[in-house]
Amino acid sequence: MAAAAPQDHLDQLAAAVRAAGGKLTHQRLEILRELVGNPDHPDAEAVFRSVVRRVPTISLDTVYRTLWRLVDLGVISTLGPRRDSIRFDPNTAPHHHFVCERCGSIRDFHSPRLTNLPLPPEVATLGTVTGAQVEVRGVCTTCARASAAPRRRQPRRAPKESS
Amino acid sequence: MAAAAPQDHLDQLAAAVRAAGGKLTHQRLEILRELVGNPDHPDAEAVFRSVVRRVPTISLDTVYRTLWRLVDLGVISTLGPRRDSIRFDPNTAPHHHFVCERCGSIRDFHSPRLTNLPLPPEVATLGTVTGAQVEVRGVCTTCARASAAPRRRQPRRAPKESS
DNA sequence: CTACATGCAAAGGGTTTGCACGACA
DNA sequence: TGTCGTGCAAACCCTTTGCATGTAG
Repeated sequence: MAAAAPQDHLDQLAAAVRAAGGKLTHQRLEILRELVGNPDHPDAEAVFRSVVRRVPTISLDTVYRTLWRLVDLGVISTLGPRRDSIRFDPNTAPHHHFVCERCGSIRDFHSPRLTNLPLPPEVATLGTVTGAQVEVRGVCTTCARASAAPRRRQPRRAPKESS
Repeated sequence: MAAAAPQDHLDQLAAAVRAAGGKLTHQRLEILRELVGNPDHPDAEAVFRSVVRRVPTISLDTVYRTLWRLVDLGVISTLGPRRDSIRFDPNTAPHHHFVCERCGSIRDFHSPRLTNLPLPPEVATLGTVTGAQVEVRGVCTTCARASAAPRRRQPRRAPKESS
């Protein structure tokens, strides 16, 4: 499984990078650490904002490059459930997503039953299936708790009302 | 159901626009027609490319504005399954998606069983569920048939290899 | 006739790329 | 030490917005 102990997962990612002939730089290590330690699925900028605290000299484009490198290596994958920005998922094992409609956070959850979902015959007419995953929408516990504080991401860009 | 006869669906969308006090312009009608008639889920540019043939004077930003207007009206919804560009879905009824990993096309399919999917208790700890949908990945029949012609969308921008 | 929608073009913002320096192996 | 990675900054592309004109109702 890929979602083992954080440290193991980190080691696994690091090993994959090295196995591919990549170098394990300080920056990459911190980016990997961020991916593993963040249960949400951050986008490039979110990773950057977090990592830059520990590595003040890192630049946004390094984060982009590293993230895509990891995707090419197949050790992480991408998600594109919400508008703007791609999000990265360090979990390559079959799993499903819970998407918060308020804050946009995305959490993984597992379920063998859902993973081996019986698909309707109608699907066979569309093409050959290689996999399936469930996307659950709702309101995360954090947002529910702070129900007083409304939406946080939703707006497409910025309402831009004053001038 | 929302996925009735194309003409009915078109009328339904048109009615929704008018009900919201919007005007049914030539451009909007053609955009709606395109959405209803296209089983795939086109992004703004795809809609534009198709509509501009019938309405040569239409501009891309009108397509964007109209699409978002429709989303705000709640008569269509958005998808963001693949990198770059948001895609629009004129089907607001609960349904699922088949995503082709080769060409990126997306098709709907229905299944009451999947729509009322029993979710694992683990999900309850993440938050309150408002809905769920299944995303099936695979290779569509068109791509499978033309299996000689390889990937068509995947590359993020352009491989950029020579120099 | 009036309010809303359209086109045009420029602004805006996120993402990617070229080049020279710096760091891992 | 050599190769790969990083930073910086400019380039790119998609998307959005302001304004004057055209058009549905």
